[in-house]
Amino acid sequence: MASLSKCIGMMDEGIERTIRLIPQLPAVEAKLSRLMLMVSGSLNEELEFELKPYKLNHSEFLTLMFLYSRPDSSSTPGELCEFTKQGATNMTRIGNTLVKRGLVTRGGSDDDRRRVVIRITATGKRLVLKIVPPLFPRLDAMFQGFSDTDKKNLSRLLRKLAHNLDQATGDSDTHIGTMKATK
Amino acid sequence: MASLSKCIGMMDEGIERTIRLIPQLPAVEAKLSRLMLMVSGSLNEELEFELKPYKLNHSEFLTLMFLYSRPDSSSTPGELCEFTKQGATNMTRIGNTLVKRGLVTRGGSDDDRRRVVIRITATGKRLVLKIVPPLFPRLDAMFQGFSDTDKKNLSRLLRKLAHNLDQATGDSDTHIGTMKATK
DNA sequence: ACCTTTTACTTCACCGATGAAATATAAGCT
DNA sequence: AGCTTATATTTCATCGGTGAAGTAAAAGGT
Repeated sequence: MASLSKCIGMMDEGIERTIRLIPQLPAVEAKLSRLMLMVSGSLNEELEFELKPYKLNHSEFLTLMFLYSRPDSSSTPGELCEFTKQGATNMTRIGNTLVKRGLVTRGGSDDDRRRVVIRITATGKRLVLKIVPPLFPRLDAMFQGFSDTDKKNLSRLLRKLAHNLDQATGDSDTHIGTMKATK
Repeated sequence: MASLSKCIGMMDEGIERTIRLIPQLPAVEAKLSRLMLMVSGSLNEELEFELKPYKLNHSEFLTLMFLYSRPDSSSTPGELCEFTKQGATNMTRIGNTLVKRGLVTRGGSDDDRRRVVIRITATGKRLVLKIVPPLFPRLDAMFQGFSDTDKKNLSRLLRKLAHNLDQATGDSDTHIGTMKATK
């Protein structure tokens, strides 16, 4: 199994070779976006692996974490979709799964009968408290060797990139539908 | 539809609130990894959108690009899996789809009959040359406002993160199976 | 030379996600 | 008050991905 660094090396070579065939290719930007996708793919992989013993996937975990962090421990499918970049269809499915396990409850909304209120249960909160602390050492290890300045820079650059991604999406919101993110 | 920046704001707030409940949470690192996942989710989304008119998904496109960049325009499913972090099962399916469209051919290997050689066709190359140039303006726009130093720093930090991710994976390769990445 | 182990890829059944359509409800307009 | 449009969520059929098992071939050991 190739390491991520090896894959990145292959990507670098591939883009160098592609420039000879397509000279206008913005190589630096192409490499950066590929890097982003590759690194976050591995991050996602790690997280899915850590969650496996609890029989949760990334989307389910993210949903639980979002509910856990809310002042009243609840949200709606619509809001959850906005935050997690999931489609409504999938949020229904995720909700069903979490309800079935007793990790959340699904109820009506007093002020809008179209809305569903999803609330994390005591069981769900206990699961969160069980899952999260063991993730800390890996999280620390991921950023081993990063100075505070490095972390600040990474944060600034990623937020700037996010801003630019919003810009384009805003410009041409003809393709805004249910935009999805890899979790 | 919430903007990425709004989602990031919600994530920031969520992590700030979660710290009150779990004080040991490494907030900076948690935010950084969340940011990585969120930004690359949007990147992926953009790319999938750009590819849709050509009836290709990200994995298919990546496979074509890899083959296009090779000196002899070919590879094997095994090597493609290593580079794209796909499973062998899925690479068979991707290969089938691309063969069916006449974008690649599938043949035997002279030196190892277990191996399959996948080669991009002239049709496939034409498709690549049709798809790629229109991606450049968006690629440039994504990094609008990034200085050369910014780009170098982002590259350095992402590669360092990749190195750290390899470290942990190497340490405990008990979970190395077919590790997959979000494309 | 033969047997065992490993490797490369494919098939099968299933999982997590999607877009389109349907249903119920609220908002807006006249 | 009634009709139209928009919103929130669910259902349905399908897509892209997975792990386990199977098949064929190569490598390694004796």
